[in-house]
Amino acid sequence: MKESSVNDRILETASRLFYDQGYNLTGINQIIAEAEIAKASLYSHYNSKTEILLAYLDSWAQDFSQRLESHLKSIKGPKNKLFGLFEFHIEMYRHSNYTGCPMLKIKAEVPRTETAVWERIEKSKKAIRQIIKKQVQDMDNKSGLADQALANLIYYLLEGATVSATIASSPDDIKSALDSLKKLI
Amino acid sequence: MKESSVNDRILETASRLFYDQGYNLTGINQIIAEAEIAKASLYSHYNSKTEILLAYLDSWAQDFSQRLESHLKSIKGPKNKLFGLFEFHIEMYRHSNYTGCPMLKIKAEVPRTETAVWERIEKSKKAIRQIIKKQVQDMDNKSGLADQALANLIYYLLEGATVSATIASSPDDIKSALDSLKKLI
DNA sequence: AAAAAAACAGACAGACTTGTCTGTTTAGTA
DNA sequence: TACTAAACAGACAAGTCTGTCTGTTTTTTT
Repeated sequence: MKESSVNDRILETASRLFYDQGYNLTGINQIIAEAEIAKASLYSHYNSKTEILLAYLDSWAQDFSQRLESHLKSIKGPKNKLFGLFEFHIEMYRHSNYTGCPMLKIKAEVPRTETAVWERIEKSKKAIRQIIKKQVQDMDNKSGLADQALANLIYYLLEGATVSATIASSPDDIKSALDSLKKLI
Repeated sequence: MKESSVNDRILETASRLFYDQGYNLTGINQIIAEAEIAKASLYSHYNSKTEILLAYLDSWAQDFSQRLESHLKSIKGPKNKLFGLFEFHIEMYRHSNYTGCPMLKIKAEVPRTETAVWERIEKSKKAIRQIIKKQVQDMDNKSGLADQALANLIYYLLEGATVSATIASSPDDIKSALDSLKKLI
């Protein structure tokens, strides 16, 4: 019944390569070479490269929401939780080589016809927007904007600042967005 | 001295395919087939696929800034020009199949080691930020934010809303961002 | 009309792609 | 200890990729 570590090595290696060098530029042969497993073993765990991609997206989404939740848990108050959301993204630049949201990277590589992939991307973004919306509803909104409009705005700020930060290779844009947000709400 | 239409057909076809299905998923053979040219002709105009990519990025950047400039020219006042910038992006969804900023799409497909590609991406984004910054400096900034902070915020809004719109396949997010911006400044 | 330039078709090289299959070896369990 | 399940190595198929090259035909210029 014990979970095979082979499956873990496949997913860890594939995740790293998909993220660092792109999905289409990562071949099955590179995955098995760096994971040090046999090709037949890979195809007994996954039926296709696409299945590995879906597992990558799912595991990343789960890991992300889990780490975000534990980061926000200790923060009191909806406004501070929103600030914490930005700080969480700033932190991602410190650990590891953050080069942008994995979902957005895959989105640019995979055609819309791959519905299973796109569903996961949309689901992941809806989850973030829902988290923001909940905090806005719980807080004292004196911005002059409706709750939904403010929640949207905060989401656009986060998404835009994160994209900018990956272009500039620096978290400064997220910091700037956070500073402005603190003055707005 | 007349410009060969072969070169145009290469660039037009490659641009369409790179944008619609991605750079890595587009092969030289598909480009020459759909452009109805010979492979040797393509390689007499470009030395490599990467050169075609660079020409695509350059021609898109030039076309974009030209169309934006002519869109903003008739608009009076810096605030209205900023609103016009968002409206320009909303318009892009109506014409053609807009599926996101070409620069951002390529960014997700090409490794950072391709410096020539990344330089063009950064240059293109800096140009937009500069346009926004100029309007902010020219306008009556009563937002409570410093000019640079406000310019950043507007840029994040635009970038984030555009990304969101391509995920939702609807310009609603850009409209929402524009509505909020109008209340902010 | 002759010379030069450009585009043509398409074979070819060499390396890569995903996925299948055969057979062997290791590991866990009854 | 015998049985079963999993992982192993690696050849192979059938196709893709970029880029080169040969030789022919069309177009343009002188």
